[in-house]
Amino acid sequence: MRTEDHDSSLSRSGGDLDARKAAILEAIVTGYIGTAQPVGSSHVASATGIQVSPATVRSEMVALERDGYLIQPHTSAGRIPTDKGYRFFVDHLASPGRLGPQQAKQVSSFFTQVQGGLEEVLESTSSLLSDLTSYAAVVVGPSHEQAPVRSVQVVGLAPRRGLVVAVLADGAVENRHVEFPFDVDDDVLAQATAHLQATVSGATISALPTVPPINVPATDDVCRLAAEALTEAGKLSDHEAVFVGGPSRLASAFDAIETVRGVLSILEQQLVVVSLLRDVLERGLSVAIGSEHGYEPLASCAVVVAPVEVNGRQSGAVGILGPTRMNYPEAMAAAEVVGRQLSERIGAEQGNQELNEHG
Amino acid sequence: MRTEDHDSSLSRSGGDLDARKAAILEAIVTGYIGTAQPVGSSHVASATGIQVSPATVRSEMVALERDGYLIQPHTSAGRIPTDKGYRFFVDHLASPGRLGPQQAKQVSSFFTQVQGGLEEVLESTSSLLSDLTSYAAVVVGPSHEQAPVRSVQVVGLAPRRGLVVAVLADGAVENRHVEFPFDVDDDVLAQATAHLQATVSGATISALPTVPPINVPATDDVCRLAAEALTEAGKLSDHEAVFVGGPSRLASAFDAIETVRGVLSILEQQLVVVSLLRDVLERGLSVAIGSEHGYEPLASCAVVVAPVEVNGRQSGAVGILGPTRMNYPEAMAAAEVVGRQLSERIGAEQGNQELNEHG
DNA sequence: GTTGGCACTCGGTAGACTCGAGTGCTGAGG
DNA sequence: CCTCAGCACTCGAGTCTACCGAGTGCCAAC
Repeated sequence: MRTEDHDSSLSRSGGDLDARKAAILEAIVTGYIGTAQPVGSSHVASATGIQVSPATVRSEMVALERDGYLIQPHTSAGRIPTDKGYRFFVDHLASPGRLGPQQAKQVSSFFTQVQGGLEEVLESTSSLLSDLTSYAAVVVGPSHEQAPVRSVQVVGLAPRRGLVVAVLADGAVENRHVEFPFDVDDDVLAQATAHLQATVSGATISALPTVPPINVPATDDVCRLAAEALTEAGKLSDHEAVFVGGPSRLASAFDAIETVRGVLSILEQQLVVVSLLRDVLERGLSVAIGSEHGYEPLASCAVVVAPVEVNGRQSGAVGILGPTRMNYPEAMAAAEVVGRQLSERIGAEQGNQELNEHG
Repeated sequence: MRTEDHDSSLSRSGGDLDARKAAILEAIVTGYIGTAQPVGSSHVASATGIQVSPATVRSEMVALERDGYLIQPHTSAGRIPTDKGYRFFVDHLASPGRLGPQQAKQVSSFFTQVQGGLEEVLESTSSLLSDLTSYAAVVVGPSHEQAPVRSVQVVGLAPRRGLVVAVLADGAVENRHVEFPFDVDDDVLAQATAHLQATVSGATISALPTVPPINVPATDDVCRLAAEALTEAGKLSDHEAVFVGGPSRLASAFDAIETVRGVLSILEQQLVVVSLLRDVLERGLSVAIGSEHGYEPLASCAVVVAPVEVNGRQSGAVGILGPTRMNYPEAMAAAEVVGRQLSERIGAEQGNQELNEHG
């Protein structure tokens, strides 16, 4: 109680800690990350480089606790870091973090070997990231809102049923069923396809131009219906593809089964996951710890995020979701490397043709 | 020990139990499903319709235990059903099981409202099934191996890069990137598209005919590459689409966190899930309990499966995965209804055009 | 075959106790 | 003023004991 009364601003110098306090905090964070046990003063005294006695460490620890970097689970236990403590660690203490040689090899061999469409790549990337870190991983694919339409085709499936297929410049394929109010033969479909193709090519799927009639009733109807279907598909596709890898690893990360339950159920809501990552990135962060992101069920989780950028434009993200006591340097390194490699990979598929597109 | 020595065939009449034993077993199964607590003789005596004393129930219970329907977690606890006990319950005791009016309404309103492509429908169906039952749900989509190709198109994305898009008669769209060793212009693409279309239409994607050359070098090369890519895509697509709904619900179903972990990690392996459902269906079962399916990590799970059939041909499945002490009647009813509705839904999209296809 | 009576078993809970890790404080020494 | 050894203290975790009660198996009587 007594300690709570003091405002933490008393002994802070703008959020920075002196070297020894920082070293102590670092020892506590790394110790707690490693053992999941509260860290005591004697352990800190022996683990940190500074040669001081446990008693001195203790007096520093009360200061760190007063300033909100540490808490004691109960009197006479060691300290564990608060979210603020982790934050300081991530911002000022964590060494840049490199992948181990084995992990680096795993990443590079993955990206040289992976094949298949965009979806497959994203999906297996999420598994890769989860394998690398032993935490759950999230990969959000690029939104197709901005990609211009490259080709449109209306395929007949039944006399009164068709499928509109649009290929976007980023290689994505959108498709949607259409129901015709009358029988449509192949000639009409071909004509409609040609007309649509001419009109719509180059526009983005979220802002399609209206298709001018060519005064052939059947064809015009088909074109109208197909355009409507495409618009519809475009609306749906602004919800980006989300892939979650290794959620089962979260089961081992927490001991309270209710926590696991809550976190998993968040991960099932793809929209929430997307906006979580987006929020974090928009705030210019690469890590969000505990309460920093606004999702209460994830209060005991930390998220490490890295953007996926194609042609300098952000178009997706990779993320790692683990307990707040996660291995931040490793996770940040993994997210950064995988995010970059994935950017290159997607860029290789799209980048060049974008230049041609407008050339 | 003593009881183990007897072969259970001693007092069985072909696996059937007399009416009273059956009633007792039923009371124990339903009791255990409801409370997760071992069920004692007095509870059975009061819960079952038969008017007998707990002592009589007890003597019946030792017989049931000797025959392998029940076990005692420890001396002087109540009994809980074995897998065999659940099996008998499912086969002979469970009343057919109807959905509650509210659930039935939920299902029908879902199927009238759901829209979007096949994938979206399957995905949200898995959520529906999970919501209905409070267990995890699995939906396996139809394989496209048998669907004939309806349309093929080669779209250029970059001078040396293209996308082969094939529309199958069941409305599925397969696509794959192709890399050309030389620049390809639109005329070549159009010619290749036309030639491919003529050759490949009507064949199944898993057994494409070879494309005869037309003696235009560039076009032939493009055709060959595109056909290869399609074959590749066909190989990949025999792994059907799998959607898992509500895995987080499993966290509440078991108390051992290790069990949760194991089950979740099985659910992440889509291939395993598919073959699990397939195995169960192939053995003509709708329920697999505990050790009946061969997957040890799922030993404490039961699976309820219902087929998805289009035109009388099985083309997918829905499943419910819960603890062995799950509510079988409800789960079976839910799986059955959802499976049937999903069949109709998919059939409505495909059935008619199949007739036209070969007509 | 059924049943009430009865001794018995054993898991679960609660209390008492110990152990030890870790603390906060104090006073001496730099 | 900082450091640190010494020390009393706190409190969680583990162990042991006793006890309760649900539930059993057995048996003698109906």
